[in-house]
Amino acid sequence: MDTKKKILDVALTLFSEKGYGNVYVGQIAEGVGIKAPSLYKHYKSKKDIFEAILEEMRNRYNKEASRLNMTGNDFLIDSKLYNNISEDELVKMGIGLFSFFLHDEYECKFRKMLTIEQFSNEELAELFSNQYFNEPIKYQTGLLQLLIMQGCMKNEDASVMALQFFAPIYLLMTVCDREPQREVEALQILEKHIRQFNRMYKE
Amino acid sequence: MDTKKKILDVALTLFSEKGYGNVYVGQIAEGVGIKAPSLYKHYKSKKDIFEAILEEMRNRYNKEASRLNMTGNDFLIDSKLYNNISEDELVKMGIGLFSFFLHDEYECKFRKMLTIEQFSNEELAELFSNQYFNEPIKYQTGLLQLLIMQGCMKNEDASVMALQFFAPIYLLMTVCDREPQREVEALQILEKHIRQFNRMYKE
DNA sequence: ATTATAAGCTAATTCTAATTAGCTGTCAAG
DNA sequence: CTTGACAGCTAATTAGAATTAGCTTATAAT
Repeated sequence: MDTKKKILDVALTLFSEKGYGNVYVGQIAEGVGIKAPSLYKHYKSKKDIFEAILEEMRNRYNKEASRLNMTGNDFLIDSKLYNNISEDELVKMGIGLFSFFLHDEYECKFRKMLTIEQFSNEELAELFSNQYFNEPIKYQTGLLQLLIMQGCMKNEDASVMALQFFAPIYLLMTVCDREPQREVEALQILEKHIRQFNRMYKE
Repeated sequence: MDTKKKILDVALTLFSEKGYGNVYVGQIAEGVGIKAPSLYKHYKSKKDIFEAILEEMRNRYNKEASRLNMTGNDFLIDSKLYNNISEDELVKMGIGLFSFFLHDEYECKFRKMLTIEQFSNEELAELFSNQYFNEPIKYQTGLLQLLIMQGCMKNEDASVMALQFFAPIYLLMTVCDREPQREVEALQILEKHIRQFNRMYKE
């Protein structure tokens, strides 16, 4: 209903499929159900629409970041809870992470758009790295450190473990992003990965 | 020199930086050192230039694939050589793979262009997956299987090991693709990853 | 009721980039 | 020599997409 919002939504969808340069304002308008010139009642240019999407990304990212930070602290505070995380719980966590990234509508479009535009914009490059490298690694490093301290896992470098846990999830996700029909295969591999990871690192 | 070739070269460079839709024929011409209309003496349209690049990619990929297949067979034939691969050799191999992917000029542009265009073209999507998932995993699975059979490594699922070995390399590479200044950091992490991988899996 | 504003439309207009026309100089084959 | 085709150029032309102008309608505040 809120046209202004819907424009961003449609534009993000299109940008995430074809990239900014291959999307025409007419297509955005069509998706919204209005004519191209009407867009200009809401945004002063195509670039302006793109900027508004970026702004929304920044906001969501900041919210997300602070939420995750809190969760991170919660982990540390409620550490007793994680005294002995079971393999099945680990599998669930990995698959949860994977499925969220892969299916959350906004997350997914956001990622594809970043994928396409990352080389033409330093800010986007940084946003991408934060969201799909720095933050997940930081978060999981903390979690694994905890498990190590509690004697559940071998005393190896937690940041490397985090990388070895996360990178396969990420790689499988990129495969599914471009070939969605491979999701079943990816999930099977993913489960084997996590069980093997656990087998190798558990104490 | 061969203008026709140079056009492809410049075009690939530009496409890999901005994507097809954001590159103008005038820019390609400028890079080549001629005026835009002269391009049409060599290719009948911008799309045609893109197609020629794809064709070149296909050719190189096929050559590469058959080369690797041979190498793969060589590995199996000369398996005695790998009786006890040292950790340092493994590190060298991983860093070699990483550095080749990251610095080989053609490989790098090729990958960035695929990255940008993957969602708008199924063929490119498949090419990408082959080159950065299917093939490396297949190749390394074979290698690890060998090491397992020879008793150098623990008897775990070789394809999962390959994933756990390769995915971090791939992830670090994507980080460097968008933030080249992080290469030193990436190499340090990479080395730690491989040494830890070896420590965990060696028999 | 009146009016101001918001949000849509059609029909220009402008801008930009791709492509075509048509000319020119070079150079190798005859 | 001279001829033809190749590869470049400048100057149009075309194509198509972004944006603006200006009109219309609905609605909400005065």
